[in-house]
Amino acid sequence: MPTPHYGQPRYRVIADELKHRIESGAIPPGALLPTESALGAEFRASRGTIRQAIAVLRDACLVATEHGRGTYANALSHERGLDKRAAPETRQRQVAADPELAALFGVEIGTTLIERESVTRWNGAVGNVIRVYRLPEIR
Amino acid sequence: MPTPHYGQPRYRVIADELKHRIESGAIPPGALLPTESALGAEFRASRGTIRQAIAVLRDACLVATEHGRGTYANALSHERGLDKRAAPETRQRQVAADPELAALFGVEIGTTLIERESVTRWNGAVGNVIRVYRLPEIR
DNA sequence: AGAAATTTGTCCGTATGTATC
DNA sequence: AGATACATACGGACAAATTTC
Repeated sequence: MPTPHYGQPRYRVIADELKHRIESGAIPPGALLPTESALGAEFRASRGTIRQAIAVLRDACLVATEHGRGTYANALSHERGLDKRAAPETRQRQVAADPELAALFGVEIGTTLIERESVTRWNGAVGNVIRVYRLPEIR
Repeated sequence: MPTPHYGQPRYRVIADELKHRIESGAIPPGALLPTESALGAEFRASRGTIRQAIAVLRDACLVATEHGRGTYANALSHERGLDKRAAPETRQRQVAADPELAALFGVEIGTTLIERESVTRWNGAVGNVIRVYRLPEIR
């Protein structure tokens, strides 16, 4: 098969499907997603494409991946081995929607949103601070 | 050559080098980076690895890529074909550092920072709002 | 207008490195 | 130590957007 991606590319379709499974609870919060190889077999896609799909979910803060372990769904603060050194560079909290965020999300000003803050570094020094806002998971 | 990435992976080393060129002005703001193939030839890396390096820069808001055109350095608001419909999904402005940002960046509270806001969508609906903060370019 | 060239986007298959179990 | 799983890297192929002729 060549590479037909009329309309949506496959990695995006796969990301969408996985997103549904997570939000519907088919993959409960904190659970491990199937391995990349397993997902590749299920969707008949190469591992690279699966990784691309997972990267989309990661950017949207829907999953968190750990080397050698797997990818967790909705790992809001992966309460796994937190006896180890805690996650240093990323925090999460609830905030009230400012007027601009409220307009974007289409909610009332003051509505509680989830803010996830992370820090990128360049050789130690802080490069960017990234704040991702999203609506609280309903479920 | 196999895949040795002792210490830092190659895509990160390449991203670092490109970052230096941009910040030093060797690649001036708004200029096009060399093509992915050209960079691959220069760094003796595959196109995939180059693309990974560029993705790092894109996440740090150091470059912006356009399909069929190329990757622009520091394209703060790529003043190219802006007669077309401007992309309203990403904005940039100056803000005063709140206490938390000030602490992270190691500056005084109230110092002006650059905030770039972008919006991700899932089938039209707003998914996340992302705000990236960084220090103003010195130069 | 249309065709060709250029450049980024997507996808595959494979191989090897590294972290975890 | 071995098995499992994610990370990095290569090379090739084709799709899609843009520019150039």
